[in-house]
Amino acid sequence: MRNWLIKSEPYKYSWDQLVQDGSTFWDGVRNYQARNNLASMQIGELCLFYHSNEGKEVVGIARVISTSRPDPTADAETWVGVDVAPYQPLKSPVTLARIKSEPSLAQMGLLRQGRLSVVEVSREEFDIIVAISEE
DNA sequence: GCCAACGTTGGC
DNA sequence: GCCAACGTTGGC
Repeated sequence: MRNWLIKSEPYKYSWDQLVQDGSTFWDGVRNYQARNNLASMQIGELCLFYHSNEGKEVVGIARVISTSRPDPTADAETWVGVDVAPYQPLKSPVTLARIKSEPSLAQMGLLRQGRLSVVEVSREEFDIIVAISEE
């Protein structure tokens, strides 16, 4: 089981929208590293759901409910997506500023590779984020 | 709105 | 295969 962080600009697709929809196909990724991450996702793996640009905070946890399949919004076979569903909202959002202020999270992919929209999160980092959200 | 950090493209 | 130019993302 691996853990992930997926980013979305809330005005494009927000956590609330995911909750309302029940599940969604996570598509539109056009970056090879992010694609590789999507392709290696397994059913049941948990993803931190991060709002980029507006909010800049982790707002919930989503669960992978299908392995990857071709992204119909792409014209090449290269690109894939997975289905995700809401798992649970965070009790309180964890902001980027808060993450940056936490020494134990300094190695997070989110910080090291800010532009990557699908990034792996270690189990430890995942647990720390959840713990912070419950403070 | 600006800019840093990347990724991609295309000329050579 | 290198590198300059350009485009995109996302924080500030």
